Amino acid sequence: MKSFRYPQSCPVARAAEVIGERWTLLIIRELALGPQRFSDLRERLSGVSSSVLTARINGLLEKGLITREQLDPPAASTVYRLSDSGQALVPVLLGLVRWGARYFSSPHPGDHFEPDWLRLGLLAYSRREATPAHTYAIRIQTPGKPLPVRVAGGRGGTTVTLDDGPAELTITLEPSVLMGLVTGAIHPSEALAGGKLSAEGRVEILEKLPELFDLNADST
Amino acid sequence: MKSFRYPQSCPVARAAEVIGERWTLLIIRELALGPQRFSDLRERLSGVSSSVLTARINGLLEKGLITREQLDPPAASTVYRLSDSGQALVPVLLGLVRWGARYFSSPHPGDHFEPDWLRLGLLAYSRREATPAHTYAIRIQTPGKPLPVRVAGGRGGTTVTLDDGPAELTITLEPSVLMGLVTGAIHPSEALAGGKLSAEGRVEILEKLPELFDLNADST
DNA sequence: CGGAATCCTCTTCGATACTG
DNA sequence: CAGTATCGAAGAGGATTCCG
Repeated sequence: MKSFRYPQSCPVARAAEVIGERWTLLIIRELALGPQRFSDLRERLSGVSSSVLTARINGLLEKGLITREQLDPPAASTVYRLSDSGQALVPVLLGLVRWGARYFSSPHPGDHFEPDWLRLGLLAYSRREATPAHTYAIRIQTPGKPLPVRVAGGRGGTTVTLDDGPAELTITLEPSVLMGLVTGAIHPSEALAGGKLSAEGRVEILEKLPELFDLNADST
Repeated sequence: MKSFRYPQSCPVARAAEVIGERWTLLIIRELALGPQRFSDLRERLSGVSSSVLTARINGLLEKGLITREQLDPPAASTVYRLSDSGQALVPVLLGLVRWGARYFSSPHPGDHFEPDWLRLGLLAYSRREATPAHTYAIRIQTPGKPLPVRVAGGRGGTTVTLDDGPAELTITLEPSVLMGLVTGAIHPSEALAGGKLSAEGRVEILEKLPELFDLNADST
């Protein structure tokens, strides 16, 4: 159970030891979206072997980035959750989403896709300054299961959470179009006209999105 | 020359493919501090083998994160430099510095240490909002070679650059103490009194540091 | 479901040596 | 200086099996 170590006294080396192991960053991505069970993780990581997943989980437990938790009966089950130290990595993860978004336009056929991952995309471009205090319940239909979210403005910035309630707006689009809308690269009217986007319900909400999302200037 | 690929359509997976390879993140760290030659890199990466370094460099060239450049004679030499795409990773790198800083307090004896790396520490906590427009030339003495920097405030925030000119202030301290000063965890007077820090020159500059540096709230 | 243990294979690493 | 070539050793990964 000894893991690799760079013999350097530098925080980047420490970080690289943690997130540099194969699959680890994706485990953190999953848990950033909420607590998960072993089998959930395994499915969402596109077939990582159970032995490798076990090794990674144990490594993360050891390093204190995640915790193991026994749910009470009757839901008796084990779930993993990010610890404070693991949560502290979420801003970095969102930075990686913004960086990795440049590859979004060249998808690879046959790749596994979970609509849930789009929540990270939304979070990555959420404004962090105060935003208008409105809440929108939006149902996002991409290829795959629908993703019902609640997008809310507030003094602390924009928040994005899962929300099973009734949706005010339902949009159907490709993931890349959603990211385009959120980063401002695509204007809603364009997308509607071009057939890239279909919307049902309070369509005017689309025009409000720029208030809530931003290119989120990663200065230097 | 085929590299690993996660079969997932997610920006995090793309990012993990790049920075998840061993040594890669450290190569980016080095080039974030300035262009370097092959041999420089090799020395600063604590003995990575030349074959592995070659493989990583080629991978990064292929993915467009770095460029190769022939310097004009008489300095005839090859250097590597971050491309725009590589530069775009610097904010993430600084996020990792802030995250990895939690391990700074438990150093490992015998580890390689380059004072130059402290520049990343300073950058990681530099304020990004406008700061008072003063410039300080500080010579930082840690175990190893001195690090002469120019720390400057301005409308665009704080900048930190190398500066070989005459220093207004010379401080001698351990890396962890420097980070403590910059994050506000340690107050200069404390450090001076405790013998953790010795200063020569315009000592009052120490009191100005909080204007320039910050814990740089990584909210969520 | 939630893993631990085994086995076997395929890479990768590091060391060394060599070249333009 | 800036790599390439080779080689043996070590390790990581996948598949499978089994157990509480």
